[in-house]
Amino acid sequence: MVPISSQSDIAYQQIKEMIFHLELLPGTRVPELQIAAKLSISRTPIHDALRRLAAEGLVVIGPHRGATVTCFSEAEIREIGAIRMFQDILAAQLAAYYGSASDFARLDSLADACEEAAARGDVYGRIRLDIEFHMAISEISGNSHLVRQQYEIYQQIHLIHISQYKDIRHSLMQIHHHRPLIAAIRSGDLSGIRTLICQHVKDFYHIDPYLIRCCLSDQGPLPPEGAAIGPDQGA
Amino acid sequence: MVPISSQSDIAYQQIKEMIFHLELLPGTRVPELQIAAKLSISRTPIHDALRRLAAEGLVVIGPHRGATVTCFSEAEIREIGAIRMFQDILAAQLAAYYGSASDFARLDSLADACEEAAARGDVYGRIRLDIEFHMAISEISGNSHLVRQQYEIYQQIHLIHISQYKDIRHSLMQIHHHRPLIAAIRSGDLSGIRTLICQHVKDFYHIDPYLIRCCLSDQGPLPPEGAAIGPDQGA
DNA sequence: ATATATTATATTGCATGCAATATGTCAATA
DNA sequence: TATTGACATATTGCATGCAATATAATATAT
Repeated sequence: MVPISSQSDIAYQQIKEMIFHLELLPGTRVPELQIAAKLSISRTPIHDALRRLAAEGLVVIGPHRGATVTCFSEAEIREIGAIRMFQDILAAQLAAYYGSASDFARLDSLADACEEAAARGDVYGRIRLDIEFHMAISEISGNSHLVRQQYEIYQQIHLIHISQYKDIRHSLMQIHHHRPLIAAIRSGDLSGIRTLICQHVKDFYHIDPYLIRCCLSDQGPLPPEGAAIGPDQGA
Repeated sequence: MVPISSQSDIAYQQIKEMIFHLELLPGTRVPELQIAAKLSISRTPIHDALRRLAAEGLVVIGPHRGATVTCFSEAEIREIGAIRMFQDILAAQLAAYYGSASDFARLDSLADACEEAAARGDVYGRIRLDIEFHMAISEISGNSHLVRQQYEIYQQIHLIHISQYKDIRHSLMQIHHHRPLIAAIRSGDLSGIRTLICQHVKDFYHIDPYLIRCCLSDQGPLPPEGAAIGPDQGA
């Protein structure tokens, strides 16, 4: 009675594993025939799996050029960070509303596991558990479409993190924000949630200070006068 | 030098047109062979096109069951509405920051076109132009990943709107909010942007009042005391 | 008459072959 | 030497055939 996986599903999982295990580095081509040989199946299910990975942003496909593992630019990382910040805030605020005591307990245990991985120097584990922690918040929100969107963007974030895990940037992952965030969610502290999430992501993704103000500032229009605001005259 | 479209791309466009023209109603099956015959091509590119449409949420695919046009439930519509609201706010606030005078002029002309369509009773045109208006804001934001996400969700919204266009719900589309929203974006009025977008979407999607407070309220924690807040004790 | 088991049909999942296109190599020329 | 051209190779796009599965219709038994 186990739901049997199709060849295409298996290929999808396998290729994703290769990407996340850095066996396929960003920028590497992923020829259908080569993967097909490695998995001992035909090209067709590989073809489907690659299109699916492309829809999720993990590979890029060009006409007659095939798939290459996505290589995110600095600009793209900033873009993804901005989206992630807003999504996380939505998810956490919904979780504060709909979450039960056992839901929050699960967050606690995930934060435990994440800190343990960090303590034992397990970089990959820390990355994976940090994502699991945030996905758990998303699931508590009860919004299934939000879960899907967050799953997608967190896969991209996963790829970004592991491919720079020996970079300085990697040290910017702030897992010590997890505990206060859980507390804010538990107590329904909306502005606390916003503040903590902004703090959590702003350094790694180089979030524009303007966007932080958008999330946190609650004082009317800015600037007080004048027409369009350019990115240049920002303080 | 025209970028030649593949059979798969053509099939993708054609099937999407059939869905948006209500030739394929929500809930109807979309057999590969049938579409293949209608377009005089083989099943393979149809297969690819349907998987792509599934990734965008316009059809649902089950194992060995094939594709059916997505039929959104009331709960899903609320979920999508909540996501849309937050995405729109992000897009508009970025547009306020990065937009030029000519960008805003384009918004004006799209608002014109939308009102004209409404005046002449062109329901389909009004739906399409309302979406074009919001996508234009997204494009002005300069965040290409946000544009992709909004494109996806607005396609789902398009399907939701046209399939209920003779419903009472349809009359809840508030295009008279366009002008003030442009003004708020022009002047960089952040809280005005939030207020107007909430007003714009809250009725149609039955957005929970709690989420409106999340977007607008700028007064600290709520409730002032106590642990988890349930959806029931909301006023 | 209802529920269950069986069979038949329709549809997809996968494999393979061929044609079309992109990419890299090498030679010829300015 | 750098650049352009032709050519060879690798890879995908599409078509088609077969096997596997779900869905619907039918028959059977209680």
